[in-house]
Amino acid sequence: MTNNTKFHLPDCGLTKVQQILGGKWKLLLLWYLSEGPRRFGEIRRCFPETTEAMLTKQLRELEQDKLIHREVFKVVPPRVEYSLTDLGLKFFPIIQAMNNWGEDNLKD
Amino acid sequence: MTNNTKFHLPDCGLTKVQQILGGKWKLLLLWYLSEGPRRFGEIRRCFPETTEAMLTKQLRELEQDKLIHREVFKVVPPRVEYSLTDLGLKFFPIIQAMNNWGEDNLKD
DNA sequence: CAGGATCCGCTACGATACTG
DNA sequence: CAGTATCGTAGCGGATCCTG
Repeated sequence: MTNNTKFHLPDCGLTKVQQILGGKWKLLLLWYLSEGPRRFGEIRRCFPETTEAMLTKQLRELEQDKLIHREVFKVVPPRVEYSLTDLGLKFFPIIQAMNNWGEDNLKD
Repeated sequence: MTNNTKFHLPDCGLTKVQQILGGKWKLLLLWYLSEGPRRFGEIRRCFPETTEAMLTKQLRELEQDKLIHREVFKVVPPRVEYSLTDLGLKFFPIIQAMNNWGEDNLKD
């Protein structure tokens, strides 16, 4: 038999990860934020290939899933900083591994 | 400055990984095949949540990207076995890490 | 048994304009 | 500066039927 069905269980760890990190910019955002807290404007300038609306949406979802922290400073002009949470930090090695694997093996 | 723009480069390792493994069932398929070669029918029975057409498509894409090997036996009835390539095997630890991270941290 | 061929809905993604 | 609001679109995922 060896009918180990853990692989496709709707609530298996891998499936949850896909749901949470499936967004087109999420892995890249986490990677970027691993360097330290960044303001929204900085993020925006670093990702010119997409729009503010898209970035806002994905950042908010990452915040909801507790991977990043959003801190609002009550000043004018407004200032908002995004940073990794402990949970986000714990995922960082995986991102690095994925990138390294890609760099090493997907040269074509 | 620290304007390290490696993060969003269209051809950075992480982006390539997303393109190749973005499909809904690809990570789960790689994980399943890490146990050893499997026939199409076995795969199908283990993934009842999706359709044959979908599985075929994703398996063929994984084959094109050299992550899995597809072996056809010239017999009747037809017999096709899928297995991980060396490249696919090299990615397996990352899948395990992702699943472990999900199991440990996404309990809610 | 292991697929190929169609058709089709949904939603992720994106462009643009406006605001506190 | 850091967003919202609205609308349009492509393509992924899925259902269904057909074949060597």
